[in-house]
Amino acid sequence: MRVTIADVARAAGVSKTTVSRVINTKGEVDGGTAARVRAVIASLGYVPSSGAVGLARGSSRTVGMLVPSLTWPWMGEVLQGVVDTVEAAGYGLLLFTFNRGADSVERFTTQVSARAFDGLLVVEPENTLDKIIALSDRGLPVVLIDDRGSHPDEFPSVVTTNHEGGASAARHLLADGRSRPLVITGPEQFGCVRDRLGGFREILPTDLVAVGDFTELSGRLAVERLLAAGTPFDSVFAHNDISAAGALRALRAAGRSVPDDIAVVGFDDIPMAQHTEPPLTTVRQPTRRMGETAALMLLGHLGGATAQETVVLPTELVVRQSAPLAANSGPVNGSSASASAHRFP
Amino acid sequence: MRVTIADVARAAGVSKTTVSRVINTKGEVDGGTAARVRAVIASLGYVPSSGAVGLARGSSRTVGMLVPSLTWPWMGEVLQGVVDTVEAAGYGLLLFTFNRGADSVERFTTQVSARAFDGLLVVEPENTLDKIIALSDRGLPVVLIDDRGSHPDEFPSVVTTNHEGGASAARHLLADGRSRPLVITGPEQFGCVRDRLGGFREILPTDLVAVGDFTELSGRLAVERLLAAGTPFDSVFAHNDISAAGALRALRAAGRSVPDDIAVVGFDDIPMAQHTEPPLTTVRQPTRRMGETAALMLLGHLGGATAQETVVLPTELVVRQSAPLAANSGPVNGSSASASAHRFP
DNA sequence: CTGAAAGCGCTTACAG
DNA sequence: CTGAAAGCGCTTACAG
Repeated sequence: MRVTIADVARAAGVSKTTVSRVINTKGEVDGGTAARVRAVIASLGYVPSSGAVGLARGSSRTVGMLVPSLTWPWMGEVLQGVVDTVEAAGYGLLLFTFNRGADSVERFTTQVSARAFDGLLVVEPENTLDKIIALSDRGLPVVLIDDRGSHPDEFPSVVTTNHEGGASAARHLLADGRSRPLVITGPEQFGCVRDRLGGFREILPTDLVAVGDFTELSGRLAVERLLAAGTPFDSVFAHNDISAAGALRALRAAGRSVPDDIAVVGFDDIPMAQHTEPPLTTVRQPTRRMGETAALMLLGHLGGATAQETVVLPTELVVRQSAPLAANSGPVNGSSASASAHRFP
Repeated sequence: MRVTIADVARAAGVSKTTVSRVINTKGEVDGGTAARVRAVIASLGYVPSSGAVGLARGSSRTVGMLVPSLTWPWMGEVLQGVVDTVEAAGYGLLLFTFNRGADSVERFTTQVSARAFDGLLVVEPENTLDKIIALSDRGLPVVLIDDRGSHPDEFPSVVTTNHEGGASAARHLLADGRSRPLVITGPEQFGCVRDRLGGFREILPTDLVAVGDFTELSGRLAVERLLAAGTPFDSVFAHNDISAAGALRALRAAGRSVPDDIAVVGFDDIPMAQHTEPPLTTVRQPTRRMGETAALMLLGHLGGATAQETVVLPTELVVRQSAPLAANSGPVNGSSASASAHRFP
């Protein structure tokens, strides 16, 4: 039924070895012979069986990707960056999630042992860093897309400039004359949260810090509490766009004008940030490039390149109406200031 | 290095055949022998090589999924539904996109021929239905997640109740006393667009129809033009949430109040719909269930079940502030009216 | 430049 | 209940 290398060899009047050699362009093959073999391959529509090639070669030309959730607003961009890069290199992408607890872990580890893929890209699922480290120790090439700033040193990772991102938000607010900012953070144990807060406070010290959890509700509550307490503030820096949206809603409900009374800056630049009222000024994470970069690092490693260090990709302040440029101003839409950072080659 | 079935056989003092039999629990094996083999497997940490199993069995226990883009707002939910279902069945998911034109097509077709996966789930990339049909004709099991209402009859598909969804939007507006609706459609050639429009007009006839393209801009322009022309209207039904967001923005910019002057209803219920100003009433597509259902259909087919017919999943009207319930009202948040439809078992 | 043969790690008739 | 052997479709020393 299906066309095999033996069929090609027979039709071309050569051995399977020779066919294999022309396919993989390795070893010397007579020009005429090669042309004949290629013609037969084309006419028969032969395509090597990936399973057989994998078995014989001991590698699958496939990379795995493990993510905690596929429905997070920035995950699509990361995935797109990964898929594009991996496909362009002729690899396949096997996708796994970790959303069913122990059961998922079990099944996933099995897949690893089954050698279903050659290397792994991971957006760290909660509390699984130790498992990932174990896999890495057993020889599986791993690259982490380090969205929460875990900074592991067991394997290479891709992060963004969380510290500088926080600082850029502070500089922007400062330039606009704001001096009493409220910071709505994510969970305290995350490295990215500490970095964003640290960077911000270096430029614009404040003790108005509400620990949130990246949800809309936590952003809303933080603002409501501060308003209820009567504490004065003139701006908000939220550690993600979702909680910034919550802050916007609470401010609007309380009749405060954004940005006239209170300026608001978020973090991430998810698609929603363009559609809040008013549109959100935010620190953009280069999510697609993070995916691309991580994939390139992993592919490089699989290709034998020496293990890459951690790569830091720059955030970028995207200015919209919720915190426009100061007085003298310029066009408000689309202007941006790049944060300095080490660039991936 | 790696543990093989031969190592297990040797350690257990049996043949590879017997080990294979206990792994796959097929054929009669003595209880004691089986127990011994299982003990050895556990102690050695043996996991069968997926590549070898695939080669020997002629199937890969993997399904492919082809999508036009991973960054569309509802794609994450579809993917999550697919991945959860596929993983639970012990299958792997190989992900492909079609965003680089002819090059992608080529590479993808090759993967198919390489037998990298046993069946295919597809969210139809533009102008590729004929290619997919060709693959299906060659014997590849295919299930379509038919987001644009193409209704192919070459293979089973999962759709939502576009006609009834449009009708439910109309009934809601009608009950609120609206009689001059503007409909902002998607591209006319899409079946889902014709269905949504048809269902809507059966309940609430109107000739105010602006052909859009599912972008925010097209929604904004449609409203701006109508306002500029001075044509009176009291409501908007947009064929997706993004263009509804554009309509909201144009109305706000023109100083029209939503919902007091103009009520707005969208379609999809993407995450953003909760965060527009005001939050958007919309016809919810059961995207995650569409993914789950398509995956179940494909897995069933691979498992030898007879080919399933097309399955239609119900939309659901989600009522928020942009078009609240009429006068006597009830709680505005989260109430919903299920559209009748054929349910997948 | 080319080919015969072994091997990758499994499964599956076939025979006992 | 169990095993020897062939076979899945490739690649890769090895020999010429």
